[in-house]
Amino acid sequence: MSDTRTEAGTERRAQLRDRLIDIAEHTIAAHGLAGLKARDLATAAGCALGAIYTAFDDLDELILRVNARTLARLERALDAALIDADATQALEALARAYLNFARTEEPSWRALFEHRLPRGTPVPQWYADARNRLFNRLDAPLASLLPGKDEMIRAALARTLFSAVHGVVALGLEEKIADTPPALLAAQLETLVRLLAAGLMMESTRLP
Amino acid sequence: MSDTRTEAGTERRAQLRDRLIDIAEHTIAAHGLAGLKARDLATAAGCALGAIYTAFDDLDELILRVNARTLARLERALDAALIDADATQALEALARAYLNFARTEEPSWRALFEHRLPRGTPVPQWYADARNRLFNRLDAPLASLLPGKDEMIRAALARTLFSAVHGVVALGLEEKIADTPPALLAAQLETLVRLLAAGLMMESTRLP
DNA sequence: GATAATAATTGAACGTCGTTCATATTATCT
DNA sequence: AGATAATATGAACGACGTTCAATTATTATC
Repeated sequence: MSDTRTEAGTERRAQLRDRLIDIAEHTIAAHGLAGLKARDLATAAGCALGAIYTAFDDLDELILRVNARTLARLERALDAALIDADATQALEALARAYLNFARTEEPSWRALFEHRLPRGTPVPQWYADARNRLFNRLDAPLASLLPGKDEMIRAALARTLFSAVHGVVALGLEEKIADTPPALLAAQLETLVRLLAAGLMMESTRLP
Repeated sequence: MSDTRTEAGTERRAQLRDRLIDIAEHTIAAHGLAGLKARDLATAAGCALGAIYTAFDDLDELILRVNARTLARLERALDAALIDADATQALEALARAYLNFARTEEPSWRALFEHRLPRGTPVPQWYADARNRLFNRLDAPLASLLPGKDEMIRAALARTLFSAVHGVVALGLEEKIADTPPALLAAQLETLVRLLAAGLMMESTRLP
């Protein structure tokens, strides 16, 4: 059969791909994006330096793959937070879960935002989709808070609220040196969500 | 005089420092943090490669210096927005000014957050101070909105609101490809501030 | 003004990085 | 078995930040 060889080849290549992603995932989780080196990666995977580039175009592609896994874990963490939380506290639960994820997986979480593709290379669609899926987690809580709102407006609102929470977490974790002790950061986040929820309630009662 | 030589030496060194900061500032403004290269810098400044390291410990120190200038410009932009804005709209004016600054000076603004010191090196105090001064710009508007509040609480609130606005701007400008058209981003920001202001009003009337 | 002592400047060289590609190796087909 | 094609390899390349022996300029001493 003329494609057995091809099949075997692609299978082995797929195995190598997975192995490299696994190792890169652990490296980034332990030492951050800057800790990922092609040579170390090859050594850890037991393959040649050049072999990396038979599995991926470049390290950027590999990093995107790792980031996609991080996004998936983050999604699961947010979903778990939504399960045991009644509708009124869902937004707070999500914000807490986001902060907790960023804290417990800080290097991986940072990699989501630190990594930049070279000028001009567009973000792959599958990655953009994975990113946008995050915002959807806010849609259900928002729908119960604002029953009448248009779907588009709600989606934009979800993005806005997510971004706001992200901003507080990102700047709060920025510099650990004598800056924003853990409890204060959690309190800041709680304040933010409380204010936003109050604002939403006010608007929804005013303009039904 | 035994210190004339020293004085002349330090003066020339200071001149070189300023020249290098100027050039780095323009380079970052035009091509971003990644566009700053030691060799290009030396060529543009008309000095030897090694001369850079007689003026600065390393490029990180130079970048911090450039970022300090960016922070100063940002401060001035926020102050200008506060001048022609009555108290009730001050928060919105600040948010708009922040978005506008990020838009018109995007590479410089990005450099503020992209740049990271190597593991273990603490942020210099003078830089941390410059950063924290930013949050103070929110204090006056907040004081007029919440006359009774404790100063510490107000400062924390300023930080929180600033971070939230930053989050919306940062994620909104992240990927220009088919993502958040300019007008929508401005609208998102306006929504955020409106919701937060409404939440603040509600709290202040409830708990005086 | 000549000469020794000292400070400042230089750019070749070092180590590290991501990436490539001629070569060696292995697998497949006749 | 030998010819042929796919695959794997790691030395080599170019770019990077940084260093430091060697050179040049400056100051001090006579």
